Amino acid sequence: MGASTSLDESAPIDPRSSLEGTTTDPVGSSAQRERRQRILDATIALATEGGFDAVQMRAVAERADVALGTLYRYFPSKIHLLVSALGREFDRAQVAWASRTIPGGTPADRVVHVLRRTSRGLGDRHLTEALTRAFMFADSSAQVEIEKVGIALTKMLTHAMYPDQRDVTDDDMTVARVIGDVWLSALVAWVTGRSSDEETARHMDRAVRMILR
Amino acid sequence: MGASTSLDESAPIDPRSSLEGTTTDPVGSSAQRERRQRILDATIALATEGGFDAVQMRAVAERADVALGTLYRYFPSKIHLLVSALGREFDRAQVAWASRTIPGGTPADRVVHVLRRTSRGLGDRHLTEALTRAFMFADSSAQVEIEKVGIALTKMLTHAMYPDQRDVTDDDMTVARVIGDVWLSALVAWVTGRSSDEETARHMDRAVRMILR
DNA sequence: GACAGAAGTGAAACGTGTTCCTATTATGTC
DNA sequence: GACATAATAGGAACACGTTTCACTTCTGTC
Repeated sequence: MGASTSLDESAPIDPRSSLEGTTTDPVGSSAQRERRQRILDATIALATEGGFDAVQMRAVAERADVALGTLYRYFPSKIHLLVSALGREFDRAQVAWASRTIPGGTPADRVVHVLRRTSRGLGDRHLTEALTRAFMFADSSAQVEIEKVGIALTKMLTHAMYPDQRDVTDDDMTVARVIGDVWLSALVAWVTGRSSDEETARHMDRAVRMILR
Repeated sequence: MGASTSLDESAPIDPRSSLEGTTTDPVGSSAQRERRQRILDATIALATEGGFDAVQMRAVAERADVALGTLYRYFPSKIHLLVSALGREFDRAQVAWASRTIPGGTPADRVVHVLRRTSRGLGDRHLTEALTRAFMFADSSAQVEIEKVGIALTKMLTHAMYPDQRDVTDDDMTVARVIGDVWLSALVAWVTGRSSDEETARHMDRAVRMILR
């Protein structure tokens, strides 16, 4: 009944895909790539409309026009699905930033700018809520997808800190990760309604300027 | 069918309880207080044994020797239940630290010490996983319980930074919150198996010394 | 002690994530 | 083009959080 190869757990799609090319993964038949994109599109659409709870597996399958079993073949759980969607969005954002000059005279200014834009780019609160919750809830079975998100985020942050392609030191990585940590916590507080827009923005601003002082 | 007063959403037990006295809340009959403690004990026990997934509402009810409906009367959801349990643990920890001299010659040393001990004090990975996940997943309906956790954590951290009862400035609060943010993210990475014990400890150590530099 | 209302019990039922199974359709090989 | 194999469809079934409800037990008041 089950599949035969060792890649079963990560769907028939090669996990390394979107770290290299975002839209044209050389993996699977073209029908499979399209199906995968349709599923992710449906996920983002449902998440945007109603957040985490609205991303119901049956609804995703129906909107993507695949059977429920097929959905589970591509993404072994709702968490994998949402984290993969988050990964695709981050990937796109990171690629977009890489080829752009980030405004701001100091690393802190630029980092704050990128974080604000990325928050906004994630869409409304619903979408952010769905993706953030999935990320925080994911266990090690979604490690590959999680790491992709982390790598994209770190790239964005280090690029914002030092736009010239200077070597990234160990310390820089720690800084980037700490900022990412604070940002995630702030997002969680925001999407769960514990912190207002203003409070969140102010906290991030302070935190970044403190860390990058 | 529902209750009549405005306190319905937070169970028949007064929410302000454990911010003042941890074990002898002057709220509800003694039978109610005992039931509440039994429920929280059962929650901690199950979480310790098998983590978030093992804390099943039917299992908690059975072990605490209450009906499922009663459990839901005390805690309106699994998230409330776990966050309340986390709050009780943090409350106890914070009270314990308050009356103790924290070893370490610098604020960073003392903060690192407190965080390590608290992580360990949370028990094994299973318990930490259950409580951390609940905390990250909680929405604003559990705001009261969440704030209790945040206050206890902030108290612990500011006390570790400045053991002498000096005034806590706005900056100090930001520092404490940033450290708390990083700690939570690190815990999430740890309990989800994305980061080893050593990596987690090292990251926290670096982050704290960077923030408190 | 009788009574009213609150609290607790026990069990059924519902929703959604997840699994499983059989029939059908694509895909690639000869 | 026929066949072997994998992929998909379609749908039933299961697990656990949550709700609901009729009934019983407790608690405080007269």
